[in-house]
Amino acid sequence: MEIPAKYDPSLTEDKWYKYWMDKGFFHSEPDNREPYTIVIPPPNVTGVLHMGHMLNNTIQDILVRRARMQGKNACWVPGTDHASIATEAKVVSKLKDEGIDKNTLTRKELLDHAWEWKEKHGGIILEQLKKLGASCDWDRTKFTMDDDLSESVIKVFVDLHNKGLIYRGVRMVNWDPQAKTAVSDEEVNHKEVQSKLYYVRYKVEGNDDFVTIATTRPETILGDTAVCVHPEDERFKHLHGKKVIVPLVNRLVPIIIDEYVDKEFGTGALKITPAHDINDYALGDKHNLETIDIFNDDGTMNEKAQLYVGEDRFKVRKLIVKDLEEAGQIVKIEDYLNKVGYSERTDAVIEPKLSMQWFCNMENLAKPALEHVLNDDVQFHPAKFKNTYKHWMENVKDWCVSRQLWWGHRIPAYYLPEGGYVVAQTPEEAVELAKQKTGNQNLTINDLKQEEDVLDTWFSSWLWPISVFDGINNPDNKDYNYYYPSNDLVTAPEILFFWVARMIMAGYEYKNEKPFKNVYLTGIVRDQQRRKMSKSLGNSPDPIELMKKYGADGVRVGMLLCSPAGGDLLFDENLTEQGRNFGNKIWNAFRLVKSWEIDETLEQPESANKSIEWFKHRLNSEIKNINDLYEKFRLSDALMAVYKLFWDEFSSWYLEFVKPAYQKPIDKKTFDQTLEFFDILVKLLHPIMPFITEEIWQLIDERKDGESLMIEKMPEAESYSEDIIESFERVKELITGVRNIRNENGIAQKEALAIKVKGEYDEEYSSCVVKMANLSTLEETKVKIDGAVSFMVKSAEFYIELGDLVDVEEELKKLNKELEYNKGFLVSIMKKLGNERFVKNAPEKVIAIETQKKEDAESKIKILEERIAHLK
RNA sequence: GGGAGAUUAGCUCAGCUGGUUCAGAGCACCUGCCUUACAAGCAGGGGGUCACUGGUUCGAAUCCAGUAUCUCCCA
Repeated sequence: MEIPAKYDPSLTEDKWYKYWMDKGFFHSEPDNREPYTIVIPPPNVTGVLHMGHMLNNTIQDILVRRARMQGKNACWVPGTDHASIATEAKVVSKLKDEGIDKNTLTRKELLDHAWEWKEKHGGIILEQLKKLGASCDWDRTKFTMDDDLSESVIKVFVDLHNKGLIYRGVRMVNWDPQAKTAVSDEEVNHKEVQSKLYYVRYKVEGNDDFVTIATTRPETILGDTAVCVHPEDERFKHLHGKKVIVPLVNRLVPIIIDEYVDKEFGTGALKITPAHDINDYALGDKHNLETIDIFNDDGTMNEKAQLYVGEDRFKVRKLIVKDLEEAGQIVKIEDYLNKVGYSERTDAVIEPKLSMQWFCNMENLAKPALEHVLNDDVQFHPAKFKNTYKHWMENVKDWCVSRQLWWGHRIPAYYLPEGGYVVAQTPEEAVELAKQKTGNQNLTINDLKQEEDVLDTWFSSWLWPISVFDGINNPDNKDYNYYYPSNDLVTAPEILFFWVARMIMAGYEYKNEKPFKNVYLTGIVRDQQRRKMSKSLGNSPDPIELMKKYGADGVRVGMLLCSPAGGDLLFDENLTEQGRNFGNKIWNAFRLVKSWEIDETLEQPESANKSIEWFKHRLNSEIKNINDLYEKFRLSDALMAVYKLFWDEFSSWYLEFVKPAYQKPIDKKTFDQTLEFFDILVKLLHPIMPFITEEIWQLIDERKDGESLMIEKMPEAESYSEDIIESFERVKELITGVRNIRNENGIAQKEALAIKVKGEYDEEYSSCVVKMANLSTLEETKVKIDGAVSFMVKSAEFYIELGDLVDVEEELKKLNKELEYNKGFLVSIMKKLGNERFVKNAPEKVIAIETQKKEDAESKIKILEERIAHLK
């Protein structure tokens, strides 16, 4: 069979993915085995696959595939979330392109468009994940607005309301006047802009004094309801208890005193506009100030402003400055650099706006969620995030769960004709409740008006680990009992609070059980300039293209290579290249083995026998190491361990040791054993590189239909001897020593060398050395050899007679260098051992080690000195 | 403003509860090789005052304090 020299992923990846799907290997049903569950962090229906998803899902797939091979019943539940804000923005903007204004649509019409959009685009990411090799149980794919999941969300809202944890309250939101919607904090981009700081004077009531304030937003003066000064500020002490007159509108407002004011900033006097600034709102609340909202939803002035009604806020800024100047109220105008929030969606300047919102009380929900993280029932990897989590949970703020949008779960609150509201699972129940509450038995559903707003998307995602198994609606079902709690959650640290913390809260509230055991926090994928990869920056490679170019396996390795848990991940295409190269290495190693011809009559050479023995031990020690690394979630290190095991130990050493001479056959024993090693190695590699390993595994032996590497058993570590591994390291050192001499003296590998050894030398692996270093002889000698180059391994001296080729000067230089090093080493040890306090205080073991080191160094020095003297 | 974390080779990072001359890995780099598995490769090699300053200790990359710089989170 002719195998190409370069591995071509395009020939294998789709083939094996289809095979796995057809055989139903990804699907899980509850049984007697130990379950292993992961729920996917549901990607946005608006999105396309980006590098963050690639990283995140590569890691999940590695964990799931490994668990499956360990014999667990592995279930990875995929799905998407409806992403209220992003999706509605997408749909509205698409409609706008088609000339349709959202405001002319009914709620139902908009939702129809949104569903249509979701059906068309919502599954893109999941489809793309298949290219990556994701072994999700696609039969279990969920969407946060599926009927059962929606029902769960509403049920939970009603339940929390009945427990008194849901309430209405005023809150300042980030208002986007262009989209006429509130956006979340995360969707506000703060940009530094060059603006102006206006110094405006307010007349003090009852005398001719003035107070000068500084503001970047003079148009909000119309909504001012106080001026605030610091209690310790000497400049204003005489004004305590006085009132000032707001310019142009001539409103009389108090001077309030609060330590919030920064004495150094501006003039030290701060105008207070509670309706239009979050800090002012807090002060207004504290000092019982009037709140005057002067803006319409589209950012124009309303009647409360009294002036400039109907004009846009930015136009008003210019107008009011002019009018203030004319009125002689402007003291000065300075250039000023400040940060202004812009809407990520429309790039409009965000207007802080007060509105009535729905809140969820967090205090009691947060308690168990904190406790079970602190006591490691839920473990974070890396653990450093515990600190941040603790700090956040101890200062948790109530959760604003409403959004001024239509796309999402509509809040099940129904307003009554005479004011007040009821909260109920269905309109029918709402009517019943309304009748009870009002005593009016004639009420019908038409008399009730359901809340227009929908719930925050997180209010459905916090139930995700429960709701994908229908645990809210049907808490005693088989799946929920079996799969919950899940094992590992893989997500980004940015949403530790928004999502992870809340899932933990929901878990303890509704099941009195954690939602997952481990939380693996990935890094953020950044480009070489440390910028976060994003579509808007255009600095993210297209993952699909990457996979085409380097293969899914190559990309998976590339992602993992640079991803220590929790650290940033500086992505570079050459990492995926490295991944592809690794695939090629595996491929060629296999090609080599497959090319061997077997001669059953051939005796197994001693060198092969010894190499096999060594590699068995080496392999088992590495399996143990890899297991440890996985257990500690050190995935990057686990990859590197298996990478080096395959490339260095197996390919560069083992295969070279057992490789038959050119066009010579190999003995059966060695061949079989080598294939067995290969079998173990591809199993170890499979979770990381599923495609190439399946391809090779299917070629190692005849496989029956329905067999697959992905459902094979992961090899377990057998016992091994550190001593054997260690003495083989000496063998490698010896071989490297010979190679160095070849390099230094330009002697080709083909030319066999005669070597003599003086001193302590173990002959156990001589056959390996002879083969690998291409030696004609390897003999002992009692005396030093003239006219030879030499090197040392531990305290043994090796001589290679090169006759005229030996450069005595060079040889002396080399020996002197080594001598110098050993002398320095000895000095440092003598210093330690000569220190009375060291000898007195250090543990015996440490002293024994040092003494041994001293003896070794001394004997080495002696040998070197003799050799130098001999050469001279 | 409050909090968390980081600073080790050109780059990205390991280095757990102080103890081998403890300074390590991968990539990049340099040298020599198209040696019939692999140039997407092979064999070698160079490279760091462990941010800085003190302290604790027989002994510090590791523990403590301060300084500087950076990152993130909350407001």
